[in-house]
Amino acid sequence: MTKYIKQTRILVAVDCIIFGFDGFNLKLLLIKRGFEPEKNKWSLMGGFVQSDEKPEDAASRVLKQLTGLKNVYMEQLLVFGEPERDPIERTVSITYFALIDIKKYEKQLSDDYRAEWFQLDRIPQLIFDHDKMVQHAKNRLRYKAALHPILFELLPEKFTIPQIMTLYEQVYDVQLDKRNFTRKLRSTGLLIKQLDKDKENSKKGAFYYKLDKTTYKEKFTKFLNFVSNPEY
Amino acid sequence: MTKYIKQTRILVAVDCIIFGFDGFNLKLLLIKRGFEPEKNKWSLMGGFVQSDEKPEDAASRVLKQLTGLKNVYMEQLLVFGEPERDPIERTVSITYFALIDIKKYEKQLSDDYRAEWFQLDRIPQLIFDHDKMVQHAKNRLRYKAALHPILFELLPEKFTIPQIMTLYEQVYDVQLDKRNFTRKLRSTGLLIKQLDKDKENSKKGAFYYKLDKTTYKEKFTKFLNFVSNPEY
DNA sequence: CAATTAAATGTTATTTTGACACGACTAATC
DNA sequence: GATTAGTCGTGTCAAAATAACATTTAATTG
Repeated sequence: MTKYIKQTRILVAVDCIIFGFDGFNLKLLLIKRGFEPEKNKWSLMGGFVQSDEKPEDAASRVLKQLTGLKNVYMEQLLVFGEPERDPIERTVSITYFALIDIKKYEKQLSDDYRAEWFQLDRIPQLIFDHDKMVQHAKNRLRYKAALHPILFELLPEKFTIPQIMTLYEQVYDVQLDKRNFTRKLRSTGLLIKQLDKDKENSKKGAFYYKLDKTTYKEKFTKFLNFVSNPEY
Repeated sequence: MTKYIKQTRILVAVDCIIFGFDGFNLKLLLIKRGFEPEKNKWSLMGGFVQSDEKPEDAASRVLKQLTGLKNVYMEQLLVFGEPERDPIERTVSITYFALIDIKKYEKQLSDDYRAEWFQLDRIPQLIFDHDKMVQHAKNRLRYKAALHPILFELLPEKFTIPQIMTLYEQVYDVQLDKRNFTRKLRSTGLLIKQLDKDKENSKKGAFYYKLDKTTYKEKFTKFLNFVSNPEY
């Protein structure tokens, strides 16, 4: 068979929007780009899709390079493909968001990429169209988290209710009512109360909870629903 | 500046999942592929991204080629990029869904591509990974339409409430209650009742409505909301 | 042991949802 | 011109979900 002649072949990259939560703030992991163009500017972590590699695998590889972490929750977002977005050569970039437990990252830390966590409201200017990518990722995180319990991916194995609530407040940039939030959260049946408390952030201490992984899988698509009981 | 040497350049295509609604059924527009491989098999309409073209523009161009329509509601979906998905040469395909008023299409009909509308539950086997693309598009349509009034894009300028309801029933594959649906729909403030009726489908006739385009734009992000009043 | 600080909890009013049935309108037919 | 047939359009009520609201409890600190 013949090839598709006369068509343009294009560089295909992936860029990762990596979210983390330190218990107080939702953060984004950025690197200082190590090569021209735009060397030493802040950037998303990215890389090119290799000849025998699925884009998903490229994204996982790139994420592992930076964070040392595997089996991270990732989701494909938009492709950015304006002809002039990379001044060197045309490149389309597939974006992914990744949700990681920031503490796990710290354990695996490698400083090869001069990475830093930034609060979402203090993100520096980024190269190319990476600002737009981040903006879109924040948006998609809101959509997804309104329907599915993905924010637990940002939390450590044991977490407290005040922590989750802060996380939701950060993601949606709202103030929530403790009592109503707790009630709703409990009604999901996703939480298992532990006997010990987190004493780091208050004198009284807040009880730890774990995620009930069985119900997590069951309820993933039914966390909160809309058009009553749609089958997604 | 130097190029990114040693990296693989890949063909980048777009494929369009084109939805239409004829007043009774939600349908998908497919073509008979006109070249090898898989010549004469059913396929999504697609094309390659040109060297100076945004992917969005490629999708619009491809859509116009097939349907003759411009300014159609389109949205980028997933990229499919498995190395072996196209047996001829590696190609990553960016998928888009398009929502069109089927009647407008019929006016613009060109038969160059041997296109046909298929009911969603009667879709033939498609080439490559196009089945997966369609599956994903159906899913995304549900998500999106649960939060935003995009299904109006599928309707003609004047439409009836029974029509919209049928559309929602098709998209979510449920039976809806006429009274509750009407109440909810009216509460959106999106509809403007006309004085004339559609007499085609019943003796009594159903009043036509038009979309209130001002409130449509205002309410687009607040059609139905979830985490109470999030700013998307 | 008093003061401080954040955690945990319950009630009520309001809004939204879901379930449910019948009369009205018009074209077609006799 | 009366009858029939078929879809359109509408209202009520009970149940569930949501939003608003304040006090008590647990533990540390001085």
